[in-house]
Amino acid sequence: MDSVKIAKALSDPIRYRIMLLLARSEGTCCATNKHDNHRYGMCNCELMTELGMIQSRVSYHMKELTGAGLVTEEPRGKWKFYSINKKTLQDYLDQLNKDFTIKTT
Amino acid sequence: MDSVKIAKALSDPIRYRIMLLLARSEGTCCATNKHDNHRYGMCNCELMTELGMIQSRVSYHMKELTGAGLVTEEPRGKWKFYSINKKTLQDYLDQLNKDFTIKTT
DNA sequence: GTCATATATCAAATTAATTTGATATATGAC
DNA sequence: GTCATATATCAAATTAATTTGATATATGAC
Repeated sequence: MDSVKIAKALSDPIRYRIMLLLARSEGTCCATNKHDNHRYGMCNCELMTELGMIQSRVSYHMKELTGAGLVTEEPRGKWKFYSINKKTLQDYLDQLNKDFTIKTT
Repeated sequence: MDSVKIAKALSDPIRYRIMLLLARSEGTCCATNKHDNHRYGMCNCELMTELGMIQSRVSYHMKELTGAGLVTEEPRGKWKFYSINKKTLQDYLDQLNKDFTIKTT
């Protein structure tokens, strides 16, 4: 877990918005199995529509997010299903707390 | 408080290091008053020495950090005394918690 | 006032990040 | 196998961030 890398991933407004979309949406787009519908997440195609961006641009930003460990990707047939990795976010917050002793002001 | 702006401020390794230095160091460099010595913080000059960077480079990064509200600056005679603004950091963590409901995984 | 010192700001150069469009790869339907 | 579709990757163009060196501004010592 690299705090600087995570901060960089979160430092782009588009990527922050993608994180919000992932956090809020349910996996109804590319869910191939009915029993997976309750999982949170989205696929690339849905993000394209939602954000009004071309495919390669979405791919680029998703690579930044997955590279930082903020997002987990899972292949589902033709699709990549993305979901937030809360563990990494939690680790990031813990690290900030540790580095800057925020709680013990 | 703009989460993206704060993430951007923290996304540079130099600035993250400056934040660590500010968090850990006591204000012994440019403290003009004895009774201020117990405060945490540093001045530009001390950061230059510590980081081995030229003055304008330090100024640039400090402007990024103060602009994001992560660092508070206080003029002390010829010097600027910088200290961490833990309020902003706390707000940032709270926002991330809120946006991504990290605690309630 | 002059002088030395600390910081801010600017323009130019450099480097890094982002975007686009084209193409490659992979998968499922048939 | 072919075809359509979804995503990844690449090079080129563009944009943004960073660095440098020069200069401006401000302060305290005198």
